[in-house]
Amino acid sequence: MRIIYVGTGEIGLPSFKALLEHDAFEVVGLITQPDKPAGRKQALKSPATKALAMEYDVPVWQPERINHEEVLHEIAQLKPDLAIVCAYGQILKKEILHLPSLGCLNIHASLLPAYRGAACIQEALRQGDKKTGITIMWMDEGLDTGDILLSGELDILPDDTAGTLHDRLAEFAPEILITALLKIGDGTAPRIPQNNDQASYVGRLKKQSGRINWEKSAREICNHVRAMTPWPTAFTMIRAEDGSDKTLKLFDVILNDVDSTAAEPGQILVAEGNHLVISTGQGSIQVRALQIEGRKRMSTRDFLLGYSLKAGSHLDR
RNA sequence: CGCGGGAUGGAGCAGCCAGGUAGCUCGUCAGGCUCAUAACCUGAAGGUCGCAGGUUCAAAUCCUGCUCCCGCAA
Repeated sequence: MRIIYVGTGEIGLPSFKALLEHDAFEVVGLITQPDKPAGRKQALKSPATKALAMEYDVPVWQPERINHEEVLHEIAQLKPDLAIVCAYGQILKKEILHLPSLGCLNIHASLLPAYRGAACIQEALRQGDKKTGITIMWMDEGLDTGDILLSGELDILPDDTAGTLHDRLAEFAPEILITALLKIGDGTAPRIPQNNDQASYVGRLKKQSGRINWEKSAREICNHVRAMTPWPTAFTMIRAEDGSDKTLKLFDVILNDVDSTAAEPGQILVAEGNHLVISTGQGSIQVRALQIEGRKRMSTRDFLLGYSLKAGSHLDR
């Protein structure tokens, strides 16, 4: 089976590698995003999948727009049976979807029809779900609306963040993908339409999405922090001693039982030793790891040794 | 040349603007107190103040260049 892998994000790496190493499949090309400026110095950074492809001597295409006619011709010449799309970053038009003889499959990191769209992993955490998963889907022109071939569930651990869950989903995906492909091989692959009534869509996260709304409940904020870690990161504003407002990122937050009924949301209840407890709209949270603007991430204990926070003062105002 | 913050014993910070004896909160070690302790008391060790030049009688502090870290923006 001649396969084209279409993908940019690291979540697809284990799956891509599984395809490259599986005898039943021949990966005839990688299509990925062009190298793009990233980081403080805006140095060009190439997609993670590109290095892996080169390692296996698989030809790489990095078109600005995959839907351009010339790109279509080049892909057609590969005579692909199937395209596997995972975290690519561009919408595939109808012409591409029909190019491989068997069609295009998408690897999606949620249990569709829930959480179609970009921030599917984060949304599962933000909702406080106990499980999520990988869905292999026959692509159609809609965004994550295609018929389901196969899905597999993965438990969400209590201390999972978007980062750890992302990595676990990435490692979990190949098993589901390969099973799905073998079903195609022996003609038993189903096409199960999604129930649109149960569908939900989550858009791309922005930096600002990480801002903490202290009016929310302690549990919602804990889930928010888990969902926003390590990117875009959950943050709030804090008034420094010189009067300036600084970004304070929170990385590790747990529920706390300090009574907060008399406090306002965002008010600091305890700030001593390794205890930093903050009141929320309902209940309180304890911060265990954080990062102040201009400094590295540190434990709450270390932070409080150098920054004297007063109980009673407010965050985010 | 995108904007800005930072680098001070093992950790987190102050001191810098108005140059002149290395400070705070911890940690470590020793001793004491205690049935006991992450508690308390006493004492000790540990820093060429990121690097290199310059100004000065004198530089953590002022000037110049460099390296590394971080936030924003993309």
